[in-house]
Amino acid sequence: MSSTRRRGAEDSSTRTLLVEAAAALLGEEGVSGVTARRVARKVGLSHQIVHYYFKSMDDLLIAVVEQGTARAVAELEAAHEAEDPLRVVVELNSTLASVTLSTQFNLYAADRQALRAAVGGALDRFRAAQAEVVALHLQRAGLAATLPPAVATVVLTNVLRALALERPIGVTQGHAETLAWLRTLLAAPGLAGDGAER
Amino acid sequence: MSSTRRRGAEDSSTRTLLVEAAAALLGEEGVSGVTARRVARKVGLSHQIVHYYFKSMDDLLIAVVEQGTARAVAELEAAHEAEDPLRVVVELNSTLASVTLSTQFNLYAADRQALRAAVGGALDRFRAAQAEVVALHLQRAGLAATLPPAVATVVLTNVLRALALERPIGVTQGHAETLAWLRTLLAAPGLAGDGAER
DNA sequence: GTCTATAGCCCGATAGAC
DNA sequence: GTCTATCGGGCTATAGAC
Repeated sequence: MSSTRRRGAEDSSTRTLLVEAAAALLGEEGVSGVTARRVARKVGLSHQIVHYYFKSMDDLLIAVVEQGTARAVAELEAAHEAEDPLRVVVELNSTLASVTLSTQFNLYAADRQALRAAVGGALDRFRAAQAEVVALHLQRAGLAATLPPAVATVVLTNVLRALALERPIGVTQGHAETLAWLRTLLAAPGLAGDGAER
Repeated sequence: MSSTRRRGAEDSSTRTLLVEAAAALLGEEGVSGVTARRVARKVGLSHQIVHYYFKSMDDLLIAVVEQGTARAVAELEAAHEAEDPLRVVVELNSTLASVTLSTQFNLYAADRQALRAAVGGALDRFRAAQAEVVALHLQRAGLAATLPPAVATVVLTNVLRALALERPIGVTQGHAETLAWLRTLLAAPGLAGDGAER
């Protein structure tokens, strides 16, 4: 609240475009690729526009976290009405772009006070929303008593995420067997890891 | 082979110091924190020394990968004679520094042709060495027929890695239950996730 | 083996014009 | 709301002296 500098509104459409461009860059180039100049170039404006909407680059990154988490949580809530709710969880943790993005944030936030709370809170909300969907699936499959939903969520999501990250660098050792094992464990015959099976 | 520039020997002690300094920086600051200037400052030399030993910064990173992988594989081979071989696998995948390091490499290498082969190959060797230790443990526990070693390796290492990364940003949802479940699955009563239990 | 000097680039952030 | 101008800085990499 100390700076007198002007700042753009949160509901500006340009602001939303900047956040989307930043998310894309983050997936393509990593955190160090998200520069004011590159983000602005992606939306066809000059680089100072980023500082008009965001006090710092970290603030821009926080906006990316919030926007992405909100979208993912909304998808998970919609999944409650779907025929195969687990499918949304599997996709969210097998799509390279989203897995890369959240992993970048996890690593980057670990020693950045400004981001840690935002990223940690977002991951908590994301996990809780996923756990609800997993619990719903396990109940329908009659496995709720055998496998605690919290465990199933942590194991399923993190194993899928790891496979999604390894695949692009050419590592697939044990992937097929692990996916088969997950299908049995979770009684989810349709579970696919977004690569080997497609 | 086209450049005529002088380059230092691979067995130079300064070179080894530079690689160690780079590894430390990588864990502390991420890939973008590994600059020639910072690495050189850590060992008390001027920044141009880095370019004397490494043709490019990517070459320095590759050296970090090779040096770290060689050390980890040696530890795993030594574990074959240990009383509790699985313990080494658990530690390698629960220590924040090493998990952070390898995850940084995985992300960074995905769209860097120069690094992809080096990182992918290193991860393949690392996984194979871990799988041997896990197989040994499962045989001793009489579980070799129930749980394929390749599956146990992928699941155990990647779940532990995920927990190690989440903990520093304050996320522990489901961790204790998941560790308990892993202990049962693998018949490894001593398995601890390096945080919650210590 | 390590240094100084230097070229040429990208960066975040601010002030102030339009 | 977006621009131009500008500040002060960090970066990789090379050439050549010592």
